[in-house]
Amino acid sequence: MKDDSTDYSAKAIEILEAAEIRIRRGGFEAVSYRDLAADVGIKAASVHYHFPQKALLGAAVVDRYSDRLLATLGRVDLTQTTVEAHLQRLCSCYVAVVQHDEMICLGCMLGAESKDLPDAVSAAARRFFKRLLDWLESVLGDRADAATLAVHIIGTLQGTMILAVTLKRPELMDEVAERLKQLVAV
Amino acid sequence: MKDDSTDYSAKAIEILEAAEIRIRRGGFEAVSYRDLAADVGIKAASVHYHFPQKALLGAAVVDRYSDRLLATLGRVDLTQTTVEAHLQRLCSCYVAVVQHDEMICLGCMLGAESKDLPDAVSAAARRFFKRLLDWLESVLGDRADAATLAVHIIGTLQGTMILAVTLKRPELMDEVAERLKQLVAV
DNA sequence: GTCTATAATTTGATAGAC
DNA sequence: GTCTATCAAATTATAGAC
Repeated sequence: MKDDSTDYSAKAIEILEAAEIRIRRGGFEAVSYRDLAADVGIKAASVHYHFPQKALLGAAVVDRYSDRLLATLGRVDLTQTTVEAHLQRLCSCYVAVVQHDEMICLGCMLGAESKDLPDAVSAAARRFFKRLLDWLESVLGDRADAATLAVHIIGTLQGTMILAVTLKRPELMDEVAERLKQLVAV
Repeated sequence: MKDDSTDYSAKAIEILEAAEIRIRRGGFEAVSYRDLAADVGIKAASVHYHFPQKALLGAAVVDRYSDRLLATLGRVDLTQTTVEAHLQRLCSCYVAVVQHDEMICLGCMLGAESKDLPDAVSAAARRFFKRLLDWLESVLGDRADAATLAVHIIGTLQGTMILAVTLKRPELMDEVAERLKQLVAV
C-alpha cells in the first residue's frame, strides 16, 4: 500500500544503497558496475539485470534519496509545529548527514557534476532540489522573502557540508546550523 | 620576478587551463588525457610530457586557481577599504563565476569529490579553502564570530553556486549575495 | 616537444548457459 | 537471477623514433 509505484527486489535495493554511498563519496563517474557487484556479492553482469543502464540506476538512486529525505522532513503543518521546529528538523538532517555518514548530500554531489551528467540523472538532481526548496518555501510561507531565504538556507547547508568534509571539521555543520536558526528568528 | 617558483611553458599553461574547465564541468574523474590533448591540439602522450601524472596535474590546476582567486581578492587592508567593500569583492568573484563561466568553483567541485581524490589533489583542495577562509577571517577580524561567519559566507556562496547551475537559475547568486551583505551589516 | 606504438587495466554493456 | 564469456571502447602511462 505504498504510494510510489516503484517496487524493487531486495537485491535491487541493496544495489541502490551501494550506489548511493559510492556516488556520494566520489561522484557518478567514479561508480562502476564491477564495484557495485562486489558490494552486494554478485557479478557485474547480474547488476545489469536489475539496472540495464547506468543512467537509469543513477536516476533511481536520486529519486529514492529524495523520497527518503522528504519523508524524514515530514509534511509542512504550521498549525501543529512552529517554523523554527521545521527548520530544526531540516538542519538536524544535514548535521547528521555529515557527522554520522561523513559524506555530503547526494544532491550536492550530483548538482556539482550536473553539467556532465546523463540527462536522466541531472534531471533527477534538479527534481531533488526543487522538492527540497518547495518544502522549505512552504515552511517560510508567510514571509515576503521566502523564496530567496529558502535558497540561502539550502545553499548554506550544501556548501557548508563541502567545507566540513574537505577540511575534516564536521563541527562546522553544527556551528553554521545555529547561525541559520538565528537568521530565521530575525 | 614572480613570487611563486612555478613557471610553466606556454603549452603547459594551455593544458592547465583546459584541465580547469573540464574539472569544473564534470569533476576530476571525468577528465582524460585524451580530451585535454584534443583541447590543446597535441596527442595524449605529449600531455604526459608536461604533466607525467594526473594527480600532479590536478594539484597544479588547483594551486594555480588558488593563486588567481586570492590575487583577485587582493590583500586585506582595512585602513584603505571597508569590510563591506572587501565582501563585495568576494561576492562579485563568485557571481561572475556562475553568470559568466556558467560553471561552479573549482574548489567546490573538488571539495565535493575530496573523499575519493588522489591525496595530492584533495590536499590542494583543502589548501584552497584554508586560504579563502583565512582571507575572509582577516577581513572580519574585529568580530567575535569571525571564524564561524567566514564559514557561513563561503559555504553559502559555494552551495548557492550548485543550486544556480543545477536549476539553471544564475540570478540566484545575485539574490543570495545581496543577503550576505546584509548579514555582515548587522 | 611531439609523435607512433603499445602495454595493462577498466569501463558499460550483451549473449547465452544454467 | 546469476553466471561465464566476450566485446568494443576508453583509461593512465611508458618506450623509443624524430
